[in-house]
Amino acid sequence: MANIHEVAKQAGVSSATVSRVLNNTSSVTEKTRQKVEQAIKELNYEPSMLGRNLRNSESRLLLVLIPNFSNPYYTEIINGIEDFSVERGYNILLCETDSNPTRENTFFNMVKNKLADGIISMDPTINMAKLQELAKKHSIVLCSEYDELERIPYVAIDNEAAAYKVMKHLIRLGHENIALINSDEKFLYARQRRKGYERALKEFDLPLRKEYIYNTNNLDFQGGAQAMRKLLQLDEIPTAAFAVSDTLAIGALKELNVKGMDVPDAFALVGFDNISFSNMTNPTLTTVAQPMYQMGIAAANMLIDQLQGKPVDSVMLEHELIIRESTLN
Amino acid sequence: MANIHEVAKQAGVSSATVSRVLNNTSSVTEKTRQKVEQAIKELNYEPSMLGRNLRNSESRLLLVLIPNFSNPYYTEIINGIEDFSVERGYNILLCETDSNPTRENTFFNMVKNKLADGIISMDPTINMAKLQELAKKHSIVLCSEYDELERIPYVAIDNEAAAYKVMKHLIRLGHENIALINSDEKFLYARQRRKGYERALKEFDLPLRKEYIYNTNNLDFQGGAQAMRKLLQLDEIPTAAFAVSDTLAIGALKELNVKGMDVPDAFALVGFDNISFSNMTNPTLTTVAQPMYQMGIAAANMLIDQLQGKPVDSVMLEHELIIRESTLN
DNA sequence: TATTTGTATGAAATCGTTTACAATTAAATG
DNA sequence: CATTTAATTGTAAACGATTTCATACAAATA
Repeated sequence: MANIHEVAKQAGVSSATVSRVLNNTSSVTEKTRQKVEQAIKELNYEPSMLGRNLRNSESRLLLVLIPNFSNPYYTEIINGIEDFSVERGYNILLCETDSNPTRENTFFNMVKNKLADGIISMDPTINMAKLQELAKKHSIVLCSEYDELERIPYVAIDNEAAAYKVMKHLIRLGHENIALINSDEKFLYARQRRKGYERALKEFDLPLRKEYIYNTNNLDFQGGAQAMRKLLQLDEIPTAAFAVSDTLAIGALKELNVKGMDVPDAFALVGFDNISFSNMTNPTLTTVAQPMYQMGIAAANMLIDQLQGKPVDSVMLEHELIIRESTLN
Repeated sequence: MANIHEVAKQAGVSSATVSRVLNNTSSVTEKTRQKVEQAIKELNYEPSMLGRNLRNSESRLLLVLIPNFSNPYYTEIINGIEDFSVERGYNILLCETDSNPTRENTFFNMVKNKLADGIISMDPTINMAKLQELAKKHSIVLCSEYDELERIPYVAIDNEAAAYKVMKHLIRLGHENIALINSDEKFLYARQRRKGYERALKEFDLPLRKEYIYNTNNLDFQGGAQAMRKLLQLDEIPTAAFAVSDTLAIGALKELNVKGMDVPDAFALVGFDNISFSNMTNPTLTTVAQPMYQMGIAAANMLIDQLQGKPVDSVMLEHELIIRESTLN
């Protein structure tokens, strides 16, 4: 309620001095510092961020764009972003785009409006052209999904290598008919994972069968279940599948359970992301772990560095194949 | 980049007039309006929220407090809050407290600092005393968990009735030895659900057995698995269990699977919350659905009304028992 | 035409900070 | 003691909007 001038009056100093005490930006006598701190306590003063932000023309707010809250894939990344940002005195605003251009525009406007300082986008459906445009004047970092043109710095993993590793694992277990449950290939990661899938087939002299590749635009459980339903209707049913996300894999697993197919004996299954549920299914799910938390840290670090005018470079982090029951023996 | 004065200059009017055009707060000649709009376009002007917020002394930012991002329970509620708030021109800041008092303080300070206008708290571990204190000067709404003293308005469901309904369902299926996997009873909802559990037992003349009540302070899958492990070690193993959250129930289910107990034939299981995963487990999980989205809407509505000086009343919404495979026949 | 009414606009204060610059005081030097 | 130097503090101008109040002008009335 009280403002800086009242505090100054109470302490018998100028508002400039109070400000100096608040930010210890230049030296202040111990005696005056005490007077000021006393006054602050007496008046129960809390500096207004509104005034400060206007003066400094920054909001210390970072936007984190995700397609929707309910996707557990993002949670650990967000934790990383949050921890790092808070550490540096920034807050994050989680923005659900719902892949809706209007929504997206709202968020872009927030940074134009100075309501937010920068953006970390994890939304693969985002309008890259507009984002590039925004990036000319504002700080932006891509996380997980990125732009091949590479004007905007990003943090990601090597999707192709990860997919290749998954396939190699399945092939070594003796599988020759391996399906790919992929998302829409308008997404870069989808194209990259498919590349890894195909490279492995080629290297091990296995045929590439078009009917074993299923692209879904529904990335939730239902999408996975539906994909598996289709695969199980094929003349020659595959003996294994690689789903590009755990949610898809869990949906597929549900369908396999329904159809009475034993996993892993009759059918092996691999997911991607290592969401916490992947260790709770029956059987537990083999999956690829991305260093989520680290990715979050890195993205936040890059964005804040960028805001402070430091040069930043894109980074590629390591992934790990986690073998569980769904691909045992 | 351009500010309101430059626009005014460009249009040959005063900044007051530009502001009037921006907010159409009082009448402006069609001719001047056109001039102004033209200038806005030419200069690519976007009004600064920082200036506006300072002047209006509001941030149009609402804080939503949750214990942690990874709990899927909250997602639908958040969607409701988000949708309603955005509709009314507010943004929401998702705040993960991690049940950490320091974090909590940071968020409280944000509203004292005018960086946020109000709070919707869904964190059962929150410091109620401090929150009450804050509520004297600021707008606050509780969602899902609330305070019996009832100074702060809340939106919730009738937990006791819901628990009672679950128990009645299990008892009708012929179960007599029913365990309760509860969370820590320092939480109001935990006490209320236990009350419902006990009332049902009493009404159906079943004994209340202390060893059938397991309190966990670990609300994730692990907590549920551990609880079930303990229950399966009892001399007289229960034939059914009611877990106060789906995550607990899914952990318990995992443990039952591991031990080779068939669900529902050897053991019936009920959860709470109807998170999306509850329909993907094998078998699918009987659970209690809260009107999550509606709760979010209601909470946001109450908070914004409060901010605008309108009087608000607490509300109690309806729940629903969703019967699935885990309690079939 | 003189007067009243109403509408459209502008000048300037305001919101609460920070900070460049000026001014004061204290300490150090010759 | 006079003078230079350094350390503290104060004054006042930003930051970018909104809004009260006053004023100018047009239209309506007598």
